[in-house]
Amino acid sequence: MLDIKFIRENPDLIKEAVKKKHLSFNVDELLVAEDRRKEALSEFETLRAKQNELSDAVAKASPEERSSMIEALKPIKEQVQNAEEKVREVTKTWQTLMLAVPNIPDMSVPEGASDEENVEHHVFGEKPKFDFVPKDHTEIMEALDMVDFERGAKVSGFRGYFLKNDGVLLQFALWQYFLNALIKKGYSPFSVPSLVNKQTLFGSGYLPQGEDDLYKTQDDSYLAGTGEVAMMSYHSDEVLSEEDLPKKYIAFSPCFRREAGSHGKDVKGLIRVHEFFKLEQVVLCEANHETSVSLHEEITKNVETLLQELGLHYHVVTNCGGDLGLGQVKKYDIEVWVPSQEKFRETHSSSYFHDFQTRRLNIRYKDKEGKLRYAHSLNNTLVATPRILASIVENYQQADGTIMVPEVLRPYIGKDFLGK
RNA sequence: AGAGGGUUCGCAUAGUGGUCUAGUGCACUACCUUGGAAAGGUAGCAGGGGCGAAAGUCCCUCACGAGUUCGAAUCUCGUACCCUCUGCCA
Repeated sequence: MLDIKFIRENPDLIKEAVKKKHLSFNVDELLVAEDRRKEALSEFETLRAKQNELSDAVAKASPEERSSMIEALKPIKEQVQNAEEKVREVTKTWQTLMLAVPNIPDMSVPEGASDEENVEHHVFGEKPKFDFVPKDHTEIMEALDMVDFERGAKVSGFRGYFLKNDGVLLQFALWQYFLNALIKKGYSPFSVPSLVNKQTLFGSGYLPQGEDDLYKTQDDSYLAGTGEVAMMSYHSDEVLSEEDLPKKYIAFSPCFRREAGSHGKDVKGLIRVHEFFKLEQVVLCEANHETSVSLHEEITKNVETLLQELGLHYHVVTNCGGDLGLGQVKKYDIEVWVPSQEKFRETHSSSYFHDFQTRRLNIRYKDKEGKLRYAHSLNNTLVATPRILASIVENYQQADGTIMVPEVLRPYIGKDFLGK
C-alpha cells in the first residue's frame, strides 16, 4: 500500500510503475474514487457536526423544549445514515483499488516482462566437471535411499515426497549451518506459525492477488507459503523505538504452496514441491532508502558467503520489472547451478519493499524528532529445503554413486560421504 | 468442544444513555526548586483524516462489525482475541 497523498501528487510515477511491472492497474480510476471518497466524507462530516451540535443542545434544554427539538432531529438522523452509507460504499471501491497499487520499482531494475529477462549481476565459481556421466538428484538420492517419491505420491499426492536417512541428515545439517552463521551475525532465530489469518496475508502483500497459490482451511485461515508472513506480522500495530532498529530475524517454518500457476513445470524431484521448510531473513529498518539498500546488500551477501563456503556455483540476477511482486522495489534472485539441468535454478529471493508492507501492517517507529513513521522492510531466503539439496547432491556426486559432504557440513553430519 | 469472565490513552484503572471536550495514578518530556540529584511543584502527553499561512477548528477511533436511540464507552446482536474451569490431546 502506498500513501494516497503520494499517489495523488505523483500519478505519473504510478503509471510508469504499472508499465514497468507489466500490470494493468489504472491510476486515474483510483483518483476518481479518491475524489468521490473525499466528497462523501466531507458531506458526512458536515451533517454529523450538525447532528452532534443539536443533540448536545437537547441535553441542555429544559424538558418542555426537548420533544420539539427531538422531532426536528429525526430527519437529520436519516440524512446522516444515508451519508454514512455512501461513505462506506465509495470507501469499499477505493480500498479495492488501493490494494492494487504497485510499489515503484527502483531505477536500477531492468525492463522486462518475465524471469527470462532477468539480468545477471555476477557469478561465483565454475560449473563442476565430472569424469563420469553425472546423474540427476532424484536418481542419486533414490539409489542411496535418501528420498522416496513413489510413496510420497501414494500418501500425499502429486509432488509428495518422503525425505529419509541421509537425506534428512543433510537437511538438518543445512538448517544448523545456515542458522548458526546468522545467529553469529546478530540475527534472532524464530520458529513461526504457518497457519495464519487473512490479515497477515493482506499485510505482507500475498492477498488479494495471491489467493490461488494458497491453501485455505475450513476455519478461514491459510497455510502460508513463507515464514515472512507471520514474521512480518509479529510487530503489526506496534510502535517500535528507533534505537531498536534494525530488527533482524530468522523465521523458520514449514511452507505450503499450491503451485497453481506452475502447470507442468518440474514434475519430478525436489525442486518444486507443495510442502517444504525455509529459514527466512526478515528485516525491519528505519524509513530511509539508503538504509534499505545497504541492508538489502547485506542479506544477499549473508547467503552468498555461505553458498561460497559450501562450494556451490551460483549467480545473482537482478529481477526485471515484470518479475517483481506488487510491493517489491527491487529483487535479486540467487540461482544455484543444477548440473543435470545444465542451468541455474532459483534457491533464494532477496527483496526490499520500503514501507509498502509496514503501511499495510501498521508497523511504525518514533524517530528522533518524535514523529511516527512507517518502518521499511526487507526479506531474503536464508535456506530452503529440500530444493537446495538437488544442487548439493548433484554437485558433490562421486563416480561410485555416493555424495561427498561439503567440508563445512561435516561437523553437523558426522561423516565425509553420504551413502557409504 | 462446553460454561463463565474480560478487551477503555505506553502500563494500571474509573466510567452502566447527554455534564465524557473519556477522569485518575504510574511512566515519559520540559521547566521551577538544588552545588548536583531525589522528593516536591508547574505544564505537556493517543492516533488518523478534512479545512487553514498559522492560531485554530471539525470529523472518526473506548477490540472489530451491525443495530436500537434525537444522542452509545455505556443498551442489543454477531465476530475476533485473552483469562478461568471442564473435556480432549503432543
